[in-house]
Amino acid sequence: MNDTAFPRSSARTLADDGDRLHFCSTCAFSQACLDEGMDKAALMDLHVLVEHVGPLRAGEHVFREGDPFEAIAAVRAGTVKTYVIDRDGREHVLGFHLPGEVIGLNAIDGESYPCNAVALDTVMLCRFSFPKIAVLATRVPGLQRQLFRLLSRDIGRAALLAGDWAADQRLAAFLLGLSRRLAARGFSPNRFALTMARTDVANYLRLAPETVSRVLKRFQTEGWLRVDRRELELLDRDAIEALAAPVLRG
Amino acid sequence: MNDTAFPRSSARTLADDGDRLHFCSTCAFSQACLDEGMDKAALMDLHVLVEHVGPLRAGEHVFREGDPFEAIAAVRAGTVKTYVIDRDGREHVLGFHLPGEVIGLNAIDGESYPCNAVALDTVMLCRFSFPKIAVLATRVPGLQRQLFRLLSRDIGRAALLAGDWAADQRLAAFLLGLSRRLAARGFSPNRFALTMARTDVANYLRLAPETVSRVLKRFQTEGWLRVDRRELELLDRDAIEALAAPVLRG
DNA sequence: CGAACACTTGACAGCCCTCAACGTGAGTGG
DNA sequence: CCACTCACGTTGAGGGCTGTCAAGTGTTCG
Repeated sequence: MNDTAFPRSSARTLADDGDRLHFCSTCAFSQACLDEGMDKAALMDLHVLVEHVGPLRAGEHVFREGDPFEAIAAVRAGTVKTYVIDRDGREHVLGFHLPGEVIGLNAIDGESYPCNAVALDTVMLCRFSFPKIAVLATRVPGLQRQLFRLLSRDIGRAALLAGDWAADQRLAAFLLGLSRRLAARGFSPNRFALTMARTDVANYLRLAPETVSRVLKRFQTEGWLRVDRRELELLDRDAIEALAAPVLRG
Repeated sequence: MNDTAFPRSSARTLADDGDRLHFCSTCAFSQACLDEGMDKAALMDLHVLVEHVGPLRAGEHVFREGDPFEAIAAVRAGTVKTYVIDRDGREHVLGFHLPGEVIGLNAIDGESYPCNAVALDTVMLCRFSFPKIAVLATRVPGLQRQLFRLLSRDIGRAALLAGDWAADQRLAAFLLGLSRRLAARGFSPNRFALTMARTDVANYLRLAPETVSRVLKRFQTEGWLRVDRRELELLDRDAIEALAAPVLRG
């Protein structure tokens, strides 16, 4: 069995929504391409390349490790978790991908995806055949530049949390990073819901779930935030920023 | 003061060595581009783009954090260490770059280099203006593809050591990775010299230097390797591979 | 020859993981 | 509507790995 939505995208692809000239405004590609000064014709070329995938429900996979690599995708709605399972059965979370962010970039070097990607809630995607978008990038320098930047950014992002930081520093950096990325997409920066389980956060920050619980509790008793189940409110941003500063290279 | 070789490359650039058609055979670009089937004209275009930089002596910087980003570079000889210093003065090593590998890719997304790059021994570089190589990549699909792959590979590499592994697993993976990369460049896989200090290894693996010493000693008493100062010989590859397997996703 | 540096070795402490038990809320079926 | 189940999350106790501190050894270089 292979219950991934991606390789069989045609079965899951939605019909075009009819608004051919209105690109998803938060998309990592069109947004930045407009900034780059891409003309309308180039944007149109990009648009005809898109396949809208979804909605995927929580727990459904976008792709799995070993699936043949054919496409990258921008998250349009929801949260995607990328992860691997090591031979001891432990899960390592590589990242959480919010609307506007791109998944699959680490698969370009190779024949198949090196990790799994799963929807944490209801997810909508814009799928781009990589061979096709690469060809388009040779004709549209702004698109090529944008792809280079996205790839380069992911290198830095992967290196960020690789350092050896204390548990509270890592959690503070995680929460602050989430807040900033949500804010950049127009969501509230101080009040948001965690779409992932404590275990996911722990496997991302290489902590035990118990440690995540304890640190969150400590933050709450310090008055820095309020957390109820997966609802979260940042009360003292400065305190959290002070903790996270060395991690985020602030 | 800014004693980096890179921004002022003209002062340090060597004259062309006269062998215009013989590209450095281990270069990450020409090697792979030939595999891609780049024609001679395209290779020539790439060749005229190259500036040979060096030799740099141990301790000299290729670029420093904050220097304006203009170029990436392939290591032709020697070892380059990339690192950052956090606000507490602790050094975090991002990577060691051997001949044939490329530095500066994490700077593409941004105006300036996000890290320092220093020569650990005598280093020779091939410098490529990034704007120019990007333009060339629009005309030479094989070059664009190669750039995408290099970037994508670095994402995976950064994620590799980000997991939470025991000290001996991380050190085993480090030694094995080094061995494989050296072997791919034609060096002996079982007998080589560490070009970096114990402290550098420690800062790369986020361990204390003392821990690196102790683990190396344990490996030696187990009969897995022999280490004398910076000379290293792997005696029981299987044992080391067994330790490193979960890290390297073997 | 002396000083600086890299590396090693030992003792100790602390952070965080492991193990275990409990609490809580959501979904399910009777 | 309620009891049940189960996954998720929390809380507590104890231990191990590795960092910190300190001192000692060896090497390289001036």
